Amino acid sequence: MVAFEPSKTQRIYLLLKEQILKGVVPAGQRLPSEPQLAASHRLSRVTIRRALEGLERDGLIRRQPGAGTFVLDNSTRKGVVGDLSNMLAHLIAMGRATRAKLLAFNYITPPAVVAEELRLEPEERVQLSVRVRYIDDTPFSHLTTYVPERIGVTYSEADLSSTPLLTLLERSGVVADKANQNISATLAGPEIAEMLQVEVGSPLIAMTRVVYDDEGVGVEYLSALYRPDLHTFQMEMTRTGTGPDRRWSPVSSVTRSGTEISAVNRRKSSGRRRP
Amino acid sequence: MVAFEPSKTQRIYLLLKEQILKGVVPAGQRLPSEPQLAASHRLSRVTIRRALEGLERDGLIRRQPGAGTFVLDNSTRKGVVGDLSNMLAHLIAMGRATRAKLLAFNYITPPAVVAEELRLEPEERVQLSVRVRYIDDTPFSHLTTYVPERIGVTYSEADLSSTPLLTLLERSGVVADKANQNISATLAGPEIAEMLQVEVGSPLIAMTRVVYDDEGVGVEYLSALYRPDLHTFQMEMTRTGTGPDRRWSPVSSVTRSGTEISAVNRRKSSGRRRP
DNA sequence: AGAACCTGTTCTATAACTAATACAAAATCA
DNA sequence: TGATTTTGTATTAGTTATAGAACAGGTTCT
Repeated sequence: MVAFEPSKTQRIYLLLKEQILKGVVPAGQRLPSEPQLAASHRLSRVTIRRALEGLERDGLIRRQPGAGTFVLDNSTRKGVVGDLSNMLAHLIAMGRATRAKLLAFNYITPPAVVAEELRLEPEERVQLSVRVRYIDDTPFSHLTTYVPERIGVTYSEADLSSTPLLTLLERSGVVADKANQNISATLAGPEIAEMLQVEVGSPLIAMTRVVYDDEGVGVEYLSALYRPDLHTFQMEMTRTGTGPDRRWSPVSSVTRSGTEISAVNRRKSSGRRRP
Repeated sequence: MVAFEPSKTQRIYLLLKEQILKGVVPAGQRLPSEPQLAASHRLSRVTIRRALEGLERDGLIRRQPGAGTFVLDNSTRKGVVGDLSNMLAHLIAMGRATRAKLLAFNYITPPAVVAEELRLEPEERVQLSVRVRYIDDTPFSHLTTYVPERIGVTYSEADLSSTPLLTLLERSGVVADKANQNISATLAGPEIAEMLQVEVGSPLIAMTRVVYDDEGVGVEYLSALYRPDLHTFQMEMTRTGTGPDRRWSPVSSVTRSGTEISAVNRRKSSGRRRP
């Protein structure tokens, strides 16, 4: 929750990023020169410079010696999109190479939150597994799962690094029925930052999902962290109901042809336009 | 995307937070003493101290002079939960006082991304509005909306600060039909940090939603930022289909009795347990 | 009661970040 | 061409963050 007073470099970096993404300076346009930025923000040029180096790494700007620094087109440069249902299947379908590395696998007494959400008996133990999932050899998600011991013993450690957990559960006779999913945001701590190959303090999408079987018994508690540059959550919705009860309802997931957001955009913009 | 090398304070703060939330030190337990932490992490005591002050502000620990610092119970302390459909109605229903402050209202030529997503004609202008929404007088979301000019002119500036935008649109005869929603995470820049009353560099939930009418014409582009401590996105899902096609589908939103996650948890944990 | 330990506070020295300036090389424009 | 402006690089001075140590006052345990 609390972040600390950031360095001036980080401050001006985020400010410029804000402005670029907001479209204050359109794509292709030249940014104010470094001395100008330094003067207008009352910072030294080195600080401005460091911020611009960050923006350059992000691919938001291009710097040309003697000419100036220019904002790049930032509309088509996004990561893999997972719809909320079964993003993994999408990834496989589109032929991206994904693999999971199993970092931890053992049986423990769960944290209080987990025990409560899974409605476990007091003292009941769970199987803990920690995995990092890679796409094309760059890590994009960090998964921590808690499964009640009696269910966990039905599959092996090797199974976990090759097969999605939910598949293993259903193969063991568990009937996954309902799930409760929650999406939020957090900052990368040192441990997770290293595993996901991002800087400490980077933003991450935080998701928790609790899965229940058809009798309402908890079968899986998943706590996942995603790199927002490589994965976002997408959902389509339709407006249903009438009058004051009119509201958004999610569209039951359909297998979409493309999963890359650029592909989706391309399809959209080639579509029909208002006359 | 890129964050800069964080201060040592921020680094150890995030590390300790990671460990506490992971449950390495259970609630009620005493943390290692400040000199111990300083020694084991090779940091000075002042740095450890600053990190602990942050954790204390977050309500994760309690520090008692002479005794030690203790981990607090962190299971029931969360913010308002919005399901993905119509969180605002929920807030109103539960009697929370929400209000919106209108910060900007004018007509501009939209950023490239917006024009593309709304499938606008070249040169077509849009109405820009920037609002901050408060719940019980603390800001929790920052909303930037782009509406095609011809639609925007059907309601006034005053309407916007009192009535939800979608209501205004439908009152004007627009039939909102489909929407495409995307959830990610980002860091708070200086401008938005001030408006949402968080530190620069804090994590935020970033949502964009593009709304289309029944003819597929774009009617609203919404870019929203939420404070993760005051708002998260929740959805219920069920497992549908058979065999290899078995996957998650979102449950059509039902009006739930409670919207506070603590209430939801309480209801859950009082429910049936496995015999 | 007394020893041992813990957090709260203050102080000074060192390391890291930032400001200010100067200059080189590339690009732009009159 | 030559004047001007741009980014790239380096140097030095000042400011801020961190290290290290000392002490006060409360807590815990023997």
